[in-house]
Amino acid sequence: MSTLELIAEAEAGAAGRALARRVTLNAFEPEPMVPLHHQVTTDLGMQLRLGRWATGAIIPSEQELCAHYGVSRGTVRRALESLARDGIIERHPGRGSFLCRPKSEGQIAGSYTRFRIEGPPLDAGGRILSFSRRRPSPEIAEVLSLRRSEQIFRFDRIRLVKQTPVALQLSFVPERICPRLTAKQLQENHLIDVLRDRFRIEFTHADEYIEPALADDYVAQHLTLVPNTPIFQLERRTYLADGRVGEFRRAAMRGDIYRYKVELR
Amino acid sequence: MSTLELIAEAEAGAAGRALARRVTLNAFEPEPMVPLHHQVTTDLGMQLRLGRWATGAIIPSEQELCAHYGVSRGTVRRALESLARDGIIERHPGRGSFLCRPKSEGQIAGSYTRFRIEGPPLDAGGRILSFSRRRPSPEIAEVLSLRRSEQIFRFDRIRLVKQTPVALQLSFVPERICPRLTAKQLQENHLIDVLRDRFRIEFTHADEYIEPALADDYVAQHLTLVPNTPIFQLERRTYLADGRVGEFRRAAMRGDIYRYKVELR
DNA sequence: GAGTGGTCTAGACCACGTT
DNA sequence: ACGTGGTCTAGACCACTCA
Repeated sequence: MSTLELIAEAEAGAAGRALARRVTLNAFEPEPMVPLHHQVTTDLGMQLRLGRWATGAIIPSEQELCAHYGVSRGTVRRALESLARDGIIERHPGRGSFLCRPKSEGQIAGSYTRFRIEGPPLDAGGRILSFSRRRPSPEIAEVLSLRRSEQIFRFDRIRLVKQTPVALQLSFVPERICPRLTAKQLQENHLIDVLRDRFRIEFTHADEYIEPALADDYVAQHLTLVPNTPIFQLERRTYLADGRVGEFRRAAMRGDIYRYKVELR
Repeated sequence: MSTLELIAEAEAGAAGRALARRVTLNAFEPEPMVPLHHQVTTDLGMQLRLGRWATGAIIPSEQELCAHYGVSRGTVRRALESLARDGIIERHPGRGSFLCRPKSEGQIAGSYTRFRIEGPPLDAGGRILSFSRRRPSPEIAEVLSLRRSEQIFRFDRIRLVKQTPVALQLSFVPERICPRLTAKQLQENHLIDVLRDRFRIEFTHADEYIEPALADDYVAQHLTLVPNTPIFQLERRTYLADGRVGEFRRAAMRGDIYRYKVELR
């Protein structure tokens, strides 16, 4: 009696033939002390994952779920939104909600992927190896959208974790956005903080490329590695509100301490 | 008149002294045809990002925002939830909502991080170097949540892009989920497709770790590289609906052809 | 035209933290 | 005691899809 029987049909696809399929959701008993929308999310999520529904199958409508769970539409919608964010279902106005097709190799179709670096957080600032104001090379001028007559700051920093060197960064920053930048400021703060607090400049987003590489003698020496140790080589462009690049950075990061984790959902 | 003046104070921190700060939200004119909650999200988000509020400052309460934007609490809450998901604000029951300190490096103040691998897509299947049914090592048994008496399939595959070898994969799969798996099936299809189409088994999500490494002789030979070339070393666990690991995979991927791109938003 | 999901409102009760 | 955010409800209108 607390179970819901309904007809679920395979999504009307290219062929347009609907394979009717009778589906049963198991009974639901709410627990006290835990939010209803959360209970609905986990209960429905588990039933969808464990059930034998065809991928692409249509799931019960919001109204039917309200009746089955005995909750209001707002609560059901919160649960469905959560499942949609997690890539369990897709929702289509006017049609219904559908079980997602499972992800295919490597590229997870339209679903949620998280990416994070695992390892100790970098200390602010770092040891400055070099700091200069100069004219940009043609390559750097292009990346920073500068005329070659405009000056840039170029600096080398060793980033530390509790005195241990873990990364070596070479940065290029237009002088325009931080006219009196000094090495001392960079010794003690993240560039992002210096620009915000001293120069009222804020970065909006960044793109970073990651490749494997070998530590050459210069990098190995400063990161206290033996030469030819595998490292991450990073290239980052950090953007300002106007769309121009505010910092171009090349970095070498120890691969024995840091690793990237990708969550494919 | 359509502006809201209020007192925002620095979050009562360790010291406990609250630095009063008068803050003004600019006027707001709703546009037709675009959802209100979205307008509130972007308007408030921009003002918080561009405003001169101290990080950790308390932002107007839900009620005040309702009055300022002339919308209901549900609409304001949708906007605030979105900003919280994006890491712009933090919410604390009984206290209020607070501007987040900007992400220290690595994560730009904002939210959305997308990642993708750049390079040609892998062909389905690949050249099978070895395929065997055997008892798992203790390490593999643990990863796959198996008793050591349960059998697994272990296979080595070279993944190709138009006949060019680009990755070498070593996979471990419980026999339980695909009792009669054959090397031939893997030669022509993605594992994920074989499991779905032949065995009605579906993966739900995966975690992958990425590290830099050197190609040893075995890897270099099969990827047609000189030994000690830098490569990506990948370790992936792909999960089934019951939460157990359905495939454990170690792989070496050419670093000269592929690179990862991370978008920090 | 009936049903779907998307949006929005107004009101209510609660646990919590601060005063 | 008061204000905060967290939860939940009931009802409404809309654009859209499909039969």
